[in-house]
Amino acid sequence: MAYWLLKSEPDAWSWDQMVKAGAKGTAWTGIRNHTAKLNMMKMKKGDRGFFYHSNIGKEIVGIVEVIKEAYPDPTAKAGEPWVCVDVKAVEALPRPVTLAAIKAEPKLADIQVLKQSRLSLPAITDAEWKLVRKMGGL
DNA sequence: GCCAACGTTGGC
DNA sequence: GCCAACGTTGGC
Repeated sequence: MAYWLLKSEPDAWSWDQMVKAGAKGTAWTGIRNHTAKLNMMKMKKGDRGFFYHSNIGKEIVGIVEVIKEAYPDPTAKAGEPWVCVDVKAVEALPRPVTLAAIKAEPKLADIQVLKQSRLSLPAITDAEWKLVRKMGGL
């Protein structure tokens, strides 16, 4: 199983909306970056991801699960190569993990989230996943 | 194929 | 609101 981080501006799509979407989840559309696209195409059903609020909050607030693997993004123009996946909310973190906390943790110095801060869908390693979960109170 | 200009993202 | 990072576009 692989791990990911999904960024969303809560103004556009928040964790609350993700939870309300329930077991049906939502299509993670709108990715327009090739690195993020490649990550998305690696995502398998059952993979988990952190749900991160960018700009407002700047913290990891929950965990989502991939329920449908990459397929053509319906919001892309015809002929464009973009894809999306479906994800559903799994559980909230008892204590959100802020960007500041990630930066302050020496073991997370190499996390892709920090290395490529503009990437909207970075990968998370097994070790990083376990550590951030623990920092979040799980 | 290189690189400057420009647009966008996201942290501060 | 500003700025750094960085992806994309377009001229050469």
